Amino acid sequence: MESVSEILKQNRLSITEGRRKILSLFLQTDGALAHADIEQELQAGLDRVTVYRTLQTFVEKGIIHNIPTTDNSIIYALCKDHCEAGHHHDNHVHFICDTCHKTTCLSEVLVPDVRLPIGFVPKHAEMVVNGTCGDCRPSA
Amino acid sequence: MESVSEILKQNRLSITEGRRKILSLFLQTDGALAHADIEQELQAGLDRVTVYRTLQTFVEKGIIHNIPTTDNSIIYALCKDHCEAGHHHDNHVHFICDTCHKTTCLSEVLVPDVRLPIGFVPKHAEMVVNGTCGDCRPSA
DNA sequence: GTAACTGCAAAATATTTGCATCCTT
DNA sequence: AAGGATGCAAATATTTTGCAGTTAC
Repeated sequence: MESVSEILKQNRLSITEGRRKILSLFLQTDGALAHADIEQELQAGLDRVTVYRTLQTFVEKGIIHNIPTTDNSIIYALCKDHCEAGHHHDNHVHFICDTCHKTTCLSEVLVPDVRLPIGFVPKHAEMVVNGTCGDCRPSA
Repeated sequence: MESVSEILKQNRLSITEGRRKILSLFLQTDGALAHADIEQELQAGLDRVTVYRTLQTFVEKGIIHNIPTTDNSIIYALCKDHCEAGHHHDNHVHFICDTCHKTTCLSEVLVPDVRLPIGFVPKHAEMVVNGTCGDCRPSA
């Protein structure tokens, strides 16, 4: 696993406290984070605006990507694979637990190809499954 | 195709001007609509709040459903199939054109099943594909 | 007539922008 | 030292809530 500083360096971003804190949080978290989660965790004090800008920067660099949701929320997850700026290779399925509301990147489960009607040219596909995760279903 | 009034009646909703206008718009539109689209189209004048409340009601009744997006927008589409309140049977893929930004319900393309890791119990899956639609690619 | 729907006003949230200051390289 | 990043203030935008007046049945 790469260190926070290395990841920032690789993306030609200056190493600042805010970026280190936020990126560490993503590395520690095995799932997705919403803006609100990040603010809450880092209550130590990072300006709300800085969080917005940092997340935006990370998305642009391809360090994190956002996961589609049905409500109006935006959630972000670390790109496990090597994403280049603007070219995410994170074609895996995401799972959102209806009980604990945690989002998990199912890195091993790739988004299947689908056959589209004539005329539609696909470029990228996202798939989100919700249901119950292992932690919320001890009887499994 | 069912009439606006019939759909409302079937869902035990009183038939009001606002609901008729908004539902008509969905029936006319072969794609998805965002709150902003609706307000714009109905500039005739429906209060912004009424639009919010009407969309919420329609979603609860299963008349429309919302489509997951990667940005923070919420877009709604008519449930073509017979959705009962809370039980949507709309397991089809949605396509968002990167050029014209229109969203199309690919009613014929069902969301494929995926095999999840042990412990995860799926309940519902959504799939969104983006790329270029037929209208934006005359050469196709 | 009654219950439900709507519009208006306003509150609560969420997001963006400008600018001066501070930090990284 | 120079460019970029941050914090603060404030402007925008979005969504929710309360309530009184109106409409559908």
